Amino acid sequence: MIQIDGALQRGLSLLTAVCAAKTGISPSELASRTGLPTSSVYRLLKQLDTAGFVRKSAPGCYVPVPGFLSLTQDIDRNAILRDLARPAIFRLARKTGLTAHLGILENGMVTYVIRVAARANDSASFTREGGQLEAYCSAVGKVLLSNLPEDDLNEYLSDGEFVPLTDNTITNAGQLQQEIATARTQGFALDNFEVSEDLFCVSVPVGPQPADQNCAISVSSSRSARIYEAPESVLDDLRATAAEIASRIAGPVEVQTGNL
Amino acid sequence: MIQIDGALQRGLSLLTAVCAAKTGISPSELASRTGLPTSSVYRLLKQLDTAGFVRKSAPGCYVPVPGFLSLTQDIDRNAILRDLARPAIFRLARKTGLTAHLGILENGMVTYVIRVAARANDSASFTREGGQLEAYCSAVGKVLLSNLPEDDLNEYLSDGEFVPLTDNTITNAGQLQQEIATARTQGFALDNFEVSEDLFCVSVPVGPQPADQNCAISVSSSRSARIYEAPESVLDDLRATAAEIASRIAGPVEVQTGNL
DNA sequence: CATTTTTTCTCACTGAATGAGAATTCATAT
DNA sequence: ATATGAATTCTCATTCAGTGAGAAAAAATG
Repeated sequence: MIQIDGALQRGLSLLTAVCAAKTGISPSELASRTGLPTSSVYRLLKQLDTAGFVRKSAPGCYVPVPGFLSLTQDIDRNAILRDLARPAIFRLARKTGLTAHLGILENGMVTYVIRVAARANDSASFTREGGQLEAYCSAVGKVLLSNLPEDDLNEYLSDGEFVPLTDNTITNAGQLQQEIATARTQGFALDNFEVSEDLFCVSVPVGPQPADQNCAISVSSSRSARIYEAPESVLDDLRATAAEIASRIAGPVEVQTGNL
Repeated sequence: MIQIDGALQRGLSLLTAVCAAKTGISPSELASRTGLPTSSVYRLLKQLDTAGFVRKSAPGCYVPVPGFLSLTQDIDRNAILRDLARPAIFRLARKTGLTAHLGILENGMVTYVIRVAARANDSASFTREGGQLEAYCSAVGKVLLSNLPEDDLNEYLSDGEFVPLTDNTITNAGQLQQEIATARTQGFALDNFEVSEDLFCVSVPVGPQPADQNCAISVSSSRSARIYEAPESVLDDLRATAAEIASRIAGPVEVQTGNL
């Protein structure tokens, strides 16, 4: 029999709601958001208090405890992301026969958290795990940029210096903006030999909406593989993998806890 | 009747343990750390999984979910700290008749998260809420520095430029190091008119050990109040207040969950 | 002081939680 | 493949933790 509800679920639901309410929240508000009876909200809040997760900062105002926030602070998020997503990336690489990546944005650069080559002896390795690449010329980078809030993107576009690495590299901010807009619309981006004369790459975002973590995955290969002739052919595999990863890294959702 | 244990407490205890184990943790390890039966650990882990808090990254290796970590990321920790600690700081100011502060370290500078003046029309205000002061010459700063890991402190001492603000300002790195060591030993620090000719300040750390959050509180006043003649007189009040705040901001602790 | 909101308490009821151990699946090496 | 040990799920009878409506108290608020 499947457990649909219970003390733990309810408590976690409250914890989620308290964290989601950036500014502190009242029990009555919590009750209406979670669908729990007021009486239960108070009881559970008291438990979350003694456990050190939620505390009352003022009458009718509950906040997450600093010590709890610190607990989640010193965790290597990239390592977790890597461990959770690697199996899916591995399968993607094997299925497509290409090199698969998962990347995130770290101060304007793409960091490749995962890199799995289909063949072990992959000569042309422009990326390595933990390595970085400029965002403006990589497929993953364009997707990540396209997921950025408007302000952050504009800042990137205006502050950046776009050095050409190949003849194809987009070095014009306006053109880059267009490219990123396109990526957002169509849901994928290409690196059309913009990093190297011999590197073609297709990338899609993880999570249809800007996810809990802005990350993207890609497959890439050398010119000889001729992926560039039909980039769409890998999109299905990419998107399936992305969806799988998205569900693996998705956190708590604010939901109406069903009544018993 | 007081609730000593239960599904929620146990689940939170597991969540704490998983977060504390930076690198991922096995159910058996969790069982021994929390004192819960293996069977229960799995059951609770499954609930934490569906709730989006903890997930299996590999057999025998459970990690906090990125989406959960993100949830706690965009929270204004200073605002929470302010709201939780203000009442205590307020009482401190009123009891001592001095201006009371709570400060934290933010890239080498002290940020005053809370400032409460005993009298409303406090003319000499060298600090304001949200304002910053150099760490090396303020009492709060010295205490905060004394709570820093050895490496971070050394970095501060070697990288810093210690500009004199008064004749008393310590501008020599070695002397400052000594001053900070003393602060660590005796558990409090002074600003002996080092910021201004008319500002004396006594500070103690919040939390006996380096707490969940490195913060310190202080009382200060102008020269005319003559606190500088007996700084120890306010230590008891300071320490009581610090202890109160420490307990308010203390987060979850890894503990053996008592058997039923 | 009156009024409203927040918070705690009461209590009878019930099904959620429990944990030992069996059974099964899975990982890994042989 | 097959074996081996670990990880994980399942089963099940028992019982106590969880439940929520509403009363009541406490604490803000004006």
